[in-house]
Amino acid sequence: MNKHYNHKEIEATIQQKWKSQNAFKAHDFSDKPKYYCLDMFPYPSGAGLHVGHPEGYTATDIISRYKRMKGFEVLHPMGWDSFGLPAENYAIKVGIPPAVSTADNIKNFKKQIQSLGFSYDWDREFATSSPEYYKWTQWIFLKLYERGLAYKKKAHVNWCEGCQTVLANEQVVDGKCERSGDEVVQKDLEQWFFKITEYAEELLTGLDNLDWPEPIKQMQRNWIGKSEGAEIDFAIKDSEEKIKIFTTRPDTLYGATYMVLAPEHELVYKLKDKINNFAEVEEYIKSSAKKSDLERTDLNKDKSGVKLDGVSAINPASGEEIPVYIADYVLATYGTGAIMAVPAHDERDFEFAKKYGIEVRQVIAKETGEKRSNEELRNGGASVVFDPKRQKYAFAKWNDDGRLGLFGGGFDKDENVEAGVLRELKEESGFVNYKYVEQIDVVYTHYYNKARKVNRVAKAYALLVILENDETVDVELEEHENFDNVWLDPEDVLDLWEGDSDYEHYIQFMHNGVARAIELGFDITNDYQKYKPQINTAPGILINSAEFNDMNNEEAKEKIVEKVGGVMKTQYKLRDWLVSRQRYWGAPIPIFYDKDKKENPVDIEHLPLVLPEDVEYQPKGTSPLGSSREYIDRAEKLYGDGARFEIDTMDTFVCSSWYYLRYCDPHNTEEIFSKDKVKYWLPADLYVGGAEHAVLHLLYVRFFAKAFRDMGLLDFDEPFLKLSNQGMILAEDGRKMSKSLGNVVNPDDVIEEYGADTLRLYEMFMGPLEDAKPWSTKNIIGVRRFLEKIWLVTAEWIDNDKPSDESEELKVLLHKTIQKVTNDIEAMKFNTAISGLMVFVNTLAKEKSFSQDTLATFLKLLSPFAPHIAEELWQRIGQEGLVMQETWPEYNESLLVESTATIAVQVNGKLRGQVEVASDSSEDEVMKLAQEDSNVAKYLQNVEIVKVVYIKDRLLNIVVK
RNA sequence: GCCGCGGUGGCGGAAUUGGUAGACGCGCGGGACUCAAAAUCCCGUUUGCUUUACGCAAGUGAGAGUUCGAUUCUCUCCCGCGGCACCA
Repeated sequence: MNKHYNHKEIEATIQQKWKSQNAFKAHDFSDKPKYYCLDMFPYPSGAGLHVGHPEGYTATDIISRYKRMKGFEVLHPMGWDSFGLPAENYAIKVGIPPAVSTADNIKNFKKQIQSLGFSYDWDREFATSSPEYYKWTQWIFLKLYERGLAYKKKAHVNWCEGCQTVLANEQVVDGKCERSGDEVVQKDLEQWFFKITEYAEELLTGLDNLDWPEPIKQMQRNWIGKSEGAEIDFAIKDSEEKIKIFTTRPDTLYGATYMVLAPEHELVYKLKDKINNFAEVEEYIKSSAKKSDLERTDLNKDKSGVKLDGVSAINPASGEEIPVYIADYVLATYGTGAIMAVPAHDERDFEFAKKYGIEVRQVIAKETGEKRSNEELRNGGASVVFDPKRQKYAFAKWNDDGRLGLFGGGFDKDENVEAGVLRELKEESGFVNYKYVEQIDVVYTHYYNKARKVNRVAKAYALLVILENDETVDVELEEHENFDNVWLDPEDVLDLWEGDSDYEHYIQFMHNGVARAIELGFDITNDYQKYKPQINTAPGILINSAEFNDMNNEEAKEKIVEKVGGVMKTQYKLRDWLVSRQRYWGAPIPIFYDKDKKENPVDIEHLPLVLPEDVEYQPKGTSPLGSSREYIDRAEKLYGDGARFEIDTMDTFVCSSWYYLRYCDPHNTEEIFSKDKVKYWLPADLYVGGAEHAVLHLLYVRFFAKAFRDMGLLDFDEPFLKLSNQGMILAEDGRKMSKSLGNVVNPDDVIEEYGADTLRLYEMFMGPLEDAKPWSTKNIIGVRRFLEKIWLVTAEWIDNDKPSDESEELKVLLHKTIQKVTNDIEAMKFNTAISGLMVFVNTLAKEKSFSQDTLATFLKLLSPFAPHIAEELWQRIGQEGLVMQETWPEYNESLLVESTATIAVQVNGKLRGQVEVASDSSEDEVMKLAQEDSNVAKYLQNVEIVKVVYIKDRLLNIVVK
């Protein structure tokens, strides 16, 4: 046999052989268990295949071939996501119609994909841009329309100037168009939407049971963005109108000191007559409308807003009047487009309130320590005392142990906060001349009082006090003797307190006290930037909240909502899917407008509503379909004079949201698919593709499945049980491969030089499927050598008249290899499976003599990875039929049981020697042998053995002293 | 800022119910074959130390902790990547 491995010849003949035997056909309703193994179908671009494509395709091909050999009926299809902008842009540039260039591209893609020897059932191939397919995409649109899940509305939408079309929220990345990178601006347009929000909850909960990568599930959860809260109405003073707000923190209602409407909020115009500064307000609305989403959501920018002069709202809990603002930090599209602002407990509101001088009122007190049983409540407080002369703060220093504290203590009965704190300050410090400024904080602390042996909860108030001079009087309390007054910079003290839970609330008091003192202009010399007022967004206990005081905030939520007549409500960030596109190369929306401009569904018998061809491709802000005379004539012919078809087309993601179903029944002209066939094949067992579709395709496709289920088309609602993401293949320089960087590797070149089997093997050997990995042309040689070695070993074996003597070790290794390759394929750890195959071949090459059976078994294991060479050698060694149709080998458990074990011997956890023993040896036997080992013995001299740890057949650790 | 993933030789990467770190491959060094080269084969290849051993020490981003024993578990921190980003 020729010792030269000629991949070109082999791969061509083997591919021909598979084709002539129709070896990859998937049989509907087979008796075998089914396995549906799906790739994300590609957009057939003019650039052709990229080395990233075959990575996922090879993975699914390995699984498909493996599952066939395991006795499954495998559906492994491929098709084309062929609507889309590049073909249209190409038409604009060179005038070739998208239908023509797309057909060429598909031809090229198919040839490239086929050259890799993937086991697709090509009889099921289709393209989404063919009328036979998009007929059913249009049919789905009509079904959704029937159920109210497709609707048209005027909305504030994303508009890409470069693409001259609207975009879905999912297609806007960092305020830019996901495709072209152009800035996305907001426009008010009438557009078609799919009501994905109807399924928000199901889309969220359905994730829990899916075997999908956790990051993808997390991204979908975030995108859906569920939050639970309440809707509450605020009356407007001297008006019939109300402001409805959504909040997740109804417990902070008593702290709402102003309200904000989104600039787009309809109430602004309704209240026009009451607003004294309407001109200013209107200008603000206009300026924020001009901003892109990117500008509006830039977190670094200052918050801005305008007060609606003359309008005030009534806080429904306290009854007090509060001002109303418009500000673009409130989004029109979330919740009700209006909020109650609670600056004390919300960072954004706080920032805004500071800028516009609005009251910050604390209503939640932080809670420290764990709540205990039978607590007695103690009211007390402490003072943050600033001495402007010294530019320092006053602290109490204990004489006995030098510890520092704030002046303060418990209040006497019937004493109010101010009186209590100031009395304590006076008693402890002796200061007589000071000025109380304001209350800065309240904290609840749970603790055990050792002296009295009771559980207590202390409600501690912090007061900011300014020292006028440091004159003191002697106070007769014995406590006084224990203190000195000291003046320090706060950081000296805070460092001491840091991490000590007893001082946690003092730290907070100091922060807030210092920050407030700076605000009031007392500090001038020191840089106290780090003393940011601490906005408490954490749970806690209500204060300043009338009858709800001292209540836990969670408990207070519902009670306060009830008191003010609000309703508990769940909100989602997810918004309806905007599907209109003002472009040509997509499925036409099957709607027409009659002469009165009333919308009507196109009758199903007129589907497919095919794309007109007499169009001007150049986009002018409206769909190119509008330029077709033929399209108008067609509408009038069907629906009378003045009738016009909708001229927008559908987002291509609509087409890809159901394609996986069509593979079950791709040529059906009567129905979208046969329910029985879908029932046989679905849900898909494995879906492989890139992670970039996490919140686009992978969310839409789940939505469609749920809607289809409700239409009675499906009896499941999660289309893909298991999802795997292939990682990106980077260029050799570690950057993304891109045409502009000139670092793109063309798979055709690799196949030409090394062969399809080498490319497949290399892409799988690079590393874990999910990881991003840099391409290395150098490393390809490794897997190529592996294939050459297989070829050579087989050739020599044949030329030596097939010597069949075989060592016991080789037999054992074969079965270990079967086990490893089987487990690794199941776990999709292809890189280590291949390394297992390499180890085996290295041994074969050394042994030179082995049975035909062993070699045949090895070729079976190899065949999913490198199917061409495996098939070729299968014939050459004289086996019947196709190796891909063989049964997957089983390993013999009894051969895997080792008769001896190598035990690592450690002394104090450090490896000192190894001993060979029979498997299952007892600790005593191993210990005896270990002590005989000279190196181990060295470490056992003059020491006492305190402990021995023995792990059977693995390790012995002798612990000595 | 928040969420998620990751950090192991010169390089890609192995190793998890905690048990001999560096499988497999690339590269590199040495040798064989050859007139020579390529290809191939053999030996070696974490670092350092001692003068070469069945040796010692250090070592999986940094630091601490739990343990007889930590790449694996816990905490703190640093770095990289991906996603989200005023969602009330």
